[in-house]
Amino acid sequence: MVVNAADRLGPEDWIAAALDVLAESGAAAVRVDPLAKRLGVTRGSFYWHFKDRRALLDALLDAWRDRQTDGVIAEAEALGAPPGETLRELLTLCYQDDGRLEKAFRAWAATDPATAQLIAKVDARRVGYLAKLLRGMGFEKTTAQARARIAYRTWLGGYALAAAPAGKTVARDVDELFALLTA
Amino acid sequence: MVVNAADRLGPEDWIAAALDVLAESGAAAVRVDPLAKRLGVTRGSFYWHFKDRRALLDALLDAWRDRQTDGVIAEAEALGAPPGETLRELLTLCYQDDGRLEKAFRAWAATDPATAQLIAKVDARRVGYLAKLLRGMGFEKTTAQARARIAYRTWLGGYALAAAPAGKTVARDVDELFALLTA
DNA sequence: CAATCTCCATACACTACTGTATGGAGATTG
DNA sequence: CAATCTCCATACAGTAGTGTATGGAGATTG
Repeated sequence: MVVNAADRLGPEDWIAAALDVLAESGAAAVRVDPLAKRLGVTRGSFYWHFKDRRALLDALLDAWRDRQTDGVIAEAEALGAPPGETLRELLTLCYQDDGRLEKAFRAWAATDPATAQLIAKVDARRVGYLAKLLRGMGFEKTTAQARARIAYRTWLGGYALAAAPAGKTVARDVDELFALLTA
Repeated sequence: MVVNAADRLGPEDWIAAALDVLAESGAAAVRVDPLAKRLGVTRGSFYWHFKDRRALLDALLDAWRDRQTDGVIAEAEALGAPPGETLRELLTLCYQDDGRLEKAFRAWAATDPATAQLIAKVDARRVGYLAKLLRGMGFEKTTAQARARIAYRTWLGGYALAAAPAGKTVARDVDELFALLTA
């Protein structure tokens, strides 16, 4: 039982390469044959590690969920700051990510039910945390929830935009958004 | 020179069918052969009306732009109401659309540069109109622009959500959003 | 050092398309 | 009513993939 002998591959290698392709060219471009060429092997390797193409796609969903479900929230919580500051930090933190993977997963979800289902859960979790922060700042439950949804959708909408806005514009909008949310 | 003899097809028929498929299953599913079967003809018909598959996709972009660029804006302007009311009406109007096509086009834009370019123009136009309304309500130029971007992205973010929210929730959020924007 | 186990290459059969070339039926025009 | 024009069917060649079956090289274990 040894780790990969450098010239041999494990499932992680396929997943990593597939995530790259997913971010660059979308889920439809995550194909076994091109991936094999990219990794310098043949499909024989792939079908040793995975049952079929769908199994790889499912593995991608798992990998993304593990990173996204608790990652950012934990990072924000680690600050130990009061809700207001935490929210402010969370916003700037989130708006820094280029969101290529986030975007790719959502485009994928538009046609794949399994992906849509997973993303729905991730969304609910994130919005829930935002609402929690707002409630901690003293807002009513319903108001906090409504503003949490607005904040989250504003962030998401940035990725839905075909042309990514300039950094300065983003910074300005984060200021304005924070001001609106906490008014 | 006569219109279609009912049993014969024109480019519009192919475009209409393709838009249906696009909304249902995404751009990747807009394929010549399945479309032909759906229309009850063979590919021979398609290649008479279109040079190739890409020509059909471009035609879809044109069709969508024509409907979306001026459609909603004209509808809102037709009210002849003051900016505040127009904005309110525009928001409820936009949030009523199920946005399946909007969603499909954005998912497509994630991997197709031509689509991304067109959508960027549509975005700019829409945000510009929102900013114009806000300025008409008396906001400073930069504030109006920032809030316009926020409003637009909030709307877009709703489509980025994998799970469409319930009607009641949407109505509540529109109220809250309008209140925030005009505060 | 023989047996086994891991990982991969190779070859094959199959599916699902795209695009082209050609001919032909039916309506349209002169 | 002959010539032409529109629109479509058919047949063909080609591309890009999926998944399977099999064997084999190299490391690992007993």
